[in-house]
Amino acid sequence: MKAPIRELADLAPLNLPRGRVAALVQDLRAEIVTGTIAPGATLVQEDLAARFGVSRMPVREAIKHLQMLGFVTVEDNKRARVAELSRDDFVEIYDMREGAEALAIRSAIPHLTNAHIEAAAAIQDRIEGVDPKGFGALNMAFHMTLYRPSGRMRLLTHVEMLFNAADRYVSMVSAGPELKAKANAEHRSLLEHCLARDTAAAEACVRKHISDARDALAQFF
Amino acid sequence: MKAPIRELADLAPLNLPRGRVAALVQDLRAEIVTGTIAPGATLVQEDLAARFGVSRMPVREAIKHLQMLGFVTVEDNKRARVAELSRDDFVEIYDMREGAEALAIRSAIPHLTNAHIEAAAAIQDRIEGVDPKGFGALNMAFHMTLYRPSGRMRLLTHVEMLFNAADRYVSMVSAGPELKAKANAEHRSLLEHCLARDTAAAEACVRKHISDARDALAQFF
DNA sequence: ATATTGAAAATTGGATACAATCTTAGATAT
DNA sequence: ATATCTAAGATTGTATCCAATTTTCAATAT
Repeated sequence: MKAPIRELADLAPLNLPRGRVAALVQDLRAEIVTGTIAPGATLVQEDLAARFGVSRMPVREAIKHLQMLGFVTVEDNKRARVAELSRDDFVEIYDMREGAEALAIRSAIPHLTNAHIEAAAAIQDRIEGVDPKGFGALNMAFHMTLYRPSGRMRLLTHVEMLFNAADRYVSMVSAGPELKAKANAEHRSLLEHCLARDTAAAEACVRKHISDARDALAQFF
Repeated sequence: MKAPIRELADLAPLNLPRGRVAALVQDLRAEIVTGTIAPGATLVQEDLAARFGVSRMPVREAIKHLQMLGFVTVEDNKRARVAELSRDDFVEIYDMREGAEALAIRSAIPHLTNAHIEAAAAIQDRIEGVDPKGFGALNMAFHMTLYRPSGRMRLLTHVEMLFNAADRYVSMVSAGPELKAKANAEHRSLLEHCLARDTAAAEACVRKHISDARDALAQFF
């Protein structure tokens, strides 16, 4: 009696993965990151509800969620606005990333197995492949694969939030081939330090990886 | 025509400061921090709504907010639970505080005026006064007064969140007089470093202040 | 022309009602 | 006695409706 008699019924309201709020957050996040919804644009609950075919209630919760993630700003009784971008904000995100990810790799290395490192290496292989599409997601997956074994949920959630915040900026510039090559080399050497379980070297590598990226990209804003 | 004809009407629904959600978050946060609502306890939306005299809708948003702040854990369609406490969680919070607050003081010092430092010193005077009540809030105010001039909103919000998370643990132990004296001395020397605009010394001071507190308190959990 | 005011429209905040899901207690079988 | 199943109850998720606030825009005054 494991499978109920619902087959056709499942087709219509599909891919609403247990809670439409999560789906809304993902969709809106993507539109904000790609600039489909411009910085400063207002988000009207009823419009979004109509567009996504739900009521205002899930939209409200999704907007609240996006607010906590820093994607939109909300004042009481006023319409939510997509958060503005600025050079200072970009630098702030990367400065925070440096500290948080240094702590993440430091906490993770004692728990890293070779399987973890190989998984990260496999992701790096894909990053160096031809497909430049979805670089942001792959890059985040590479880093998170190495951080996740730390088991520190607060820290991991925070790092993930910073990655998402950074995406808004990173996706705006098409990184030149020399920058990409540098980043790839740094990923490879980070993998080496992890294999050697050299905590200090790995942490320094992560710090430099991030602060160099900050300095290289900051000029674009 | 500035004042409508509502006088008695204003007395009943008073002190709901523009949005009852904020008030709910504060009240629930306080009850969780003080342990009035124990770790692991379930939060039933309708019960809370009845208790605070509102509908479930503001309660839902408050719970969602508390979730983001790490005070409660929520699974879809299940009742929210007050987050459990653990030694690992405590250490995690303090490790994150060390990195975040080091960055905060470093970013703030170039913008610090003597007025800022004097305001912090005034708060420290109160901390060293007789009244041990409200230490958590005063301590946070002292630190935030020094960090706020950095103007980095993301970072300040994050630091404040970590302070609130730490409160659940700190408020459980009654710090001995020697620990208090040590913390006060560290606050005073931090003020000195700020007056001298010695960024490196101030950052090192903050780091030690936090990591020492971590090591001193961790044993209690 | 520009600024100010006021009222209508738009929009958000909150309450109530219903649907979907989870939880619990009791019945049944082993 | 213990475990399993089932159905009723409890609880959360979503929709719809009303109230409170903000926004807009035209009318008026300067």
